[in-house]
Amino acid sequence: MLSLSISSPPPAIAGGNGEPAAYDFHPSPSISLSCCRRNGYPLLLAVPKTSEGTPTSSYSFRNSSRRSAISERKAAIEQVKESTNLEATLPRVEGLLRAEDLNVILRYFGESRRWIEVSQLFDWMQKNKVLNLTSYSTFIKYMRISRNPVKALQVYDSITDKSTRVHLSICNSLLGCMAQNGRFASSVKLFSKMKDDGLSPDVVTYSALLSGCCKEEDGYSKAVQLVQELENSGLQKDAVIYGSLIAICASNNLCEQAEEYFNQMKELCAPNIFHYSSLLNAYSANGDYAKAEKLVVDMKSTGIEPNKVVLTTLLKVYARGGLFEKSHNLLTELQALGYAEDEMPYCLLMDNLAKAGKIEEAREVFEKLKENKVKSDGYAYSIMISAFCRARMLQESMQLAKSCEVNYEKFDLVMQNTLLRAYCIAGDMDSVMKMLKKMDELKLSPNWNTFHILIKYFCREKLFHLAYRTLEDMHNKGHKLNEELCLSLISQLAKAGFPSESFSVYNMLRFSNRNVNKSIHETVLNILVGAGLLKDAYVIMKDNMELISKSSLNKFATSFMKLGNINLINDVIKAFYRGGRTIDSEIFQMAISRFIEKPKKKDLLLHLLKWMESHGYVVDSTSRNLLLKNSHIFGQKKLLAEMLSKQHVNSRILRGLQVEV
DNA sequence: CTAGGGTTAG
Repeated sequence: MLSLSISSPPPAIAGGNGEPAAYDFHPSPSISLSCCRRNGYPLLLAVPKTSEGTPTSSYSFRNSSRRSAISERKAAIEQVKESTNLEATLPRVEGLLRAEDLNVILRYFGESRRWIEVSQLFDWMQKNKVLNLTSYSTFIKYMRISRNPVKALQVYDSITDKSTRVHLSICNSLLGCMAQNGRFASSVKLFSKMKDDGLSPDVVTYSALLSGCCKEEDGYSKAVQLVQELENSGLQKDAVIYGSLIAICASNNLCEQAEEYFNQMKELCAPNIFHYSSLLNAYSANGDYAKAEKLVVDMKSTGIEPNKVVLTTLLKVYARGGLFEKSHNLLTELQALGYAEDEMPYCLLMDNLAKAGKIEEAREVFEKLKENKVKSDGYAYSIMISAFCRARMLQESMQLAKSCEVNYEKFDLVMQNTLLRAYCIAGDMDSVMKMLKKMDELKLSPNWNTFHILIKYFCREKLFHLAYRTLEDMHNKGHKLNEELCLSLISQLAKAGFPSESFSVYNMLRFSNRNVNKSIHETVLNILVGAGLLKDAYVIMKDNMELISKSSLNKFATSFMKLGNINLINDVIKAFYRGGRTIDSEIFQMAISRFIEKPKKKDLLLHLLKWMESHGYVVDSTSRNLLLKNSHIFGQKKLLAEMLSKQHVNSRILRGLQVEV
């Protein structure tokens, strides 16, 4: 329904007879708005209001040239860009702006890092179905930069149109988003799904994947594999691939390989600023400032002026190399150039000062950062909190952590971990629990570091069961367990009277870590024997006999003969034999008397005696007498007597042989 | 339609 206002010419909708039909109306949602686009007024700048004063979607109609339609759209774009209230502004452009116009705005918000607006605008585009392929890839790209892979995935999953979902550039952007946000495994999964869906990966696909290798453990070998695959599929390394490779080498401290790729690439094309800055970063690993300075000179000679990243990386080289005077000077230079407006260079200097033990100097840089009102995402805080923790300045770290919590609402996982550690080290249980609750609310899933911090803390607070449960959680979430931590938990759980949990930690550790320290088996064996968990002890002993000392084995065997499951006694003895261990006659003696106490187990006893006979073991005289005295329980006195006498002969033969040798 | 990939911080 149209509700007319202002003037009232006949509602001859635009295009009718070329008459200017200037009136406003409130479109009902069912009316297609595409017919309302042509319009010469700089709409939206002054939105006419209805008599009620509500600023709703209002359009003026007018026949006009194409050129004015374009300028109208341009004006609308500008207005949305400048809007401080997208929710109110967007409905006014409904039907006027096309997907490509909205993409322009999306990029504008993205490039100015206004993530809230990016999301608001995109949500609106989705809701109103004014979007195209580019909208998706652009949005996903900004989710990559703003480190929001979850949102990117949500959006991707919401795509119903198959030709959009299975599209190389969409998939490539999602791949890059996952890879660069620490979800390398997911990106590899997506990669193989793409191939299954019939897409042919191109260089962009590979460089997106490579970008994830930088922060990945063992990233270099993964990168080499990917490049191999790229070349096998007939593609060639381009400048971007080389750039990624050099960056990966740099972050894996492979300075020489970085140089090699750099030189290799020079044959192909002239290095650009990305290649230079990545190679420079490779030099930062060793703080090789001489090479770094030479590289910057080379770069300048090819006509490339160092940018913010290059100079910041050079600062990193100096700071890593412990050249703090040069670092300070460069920071001043960066400030003068307007390159120190974010916290990065301060962070580099602070962190390295603190790690070099110059905590007070680090604190001064931090103060300077605050004085200069440098915008911080919290990294600077994180660095200082960690630095104070490291220096055991617990008061300072706590104070900073608290003020950090007040000043920053949005934390990422590293920040959470930093605060958590500060609270844990200071022993502030209240804050620890609050932090955990907050992490839960923010749906931040703990990483390896989080678990590690908590387990150590719970141990220290003697909350062993909590420590155990946390470790279990960590294991179930697929994190590799740290041996040292497990070992300490194993012994602490045992001391606190939780041997089963101790054993369970041992099993989790073995599951997650193939090459555990060899002495751990004996440690756990002794714990289990001490606690009387002999069946579990038997499993350990059987699997690791060659790694366990004679005295521990004997302690185990003695306990088992006395208290272990009677049905397993023969198995234990045989396991000793198979493991090449000597079996003392006391062990046999204990086994035999154990069986005699349980006449129902006479078959096991007979089995043992036969086994001893065939393996050259003698029944000692005490056992012999005991057996003869209780021979009635066997019902077959004769059989027993025969067996014992035969054995006696055998053993004499055996002894005779030994003497001859 | 121009799209999707690489550099610096904890």
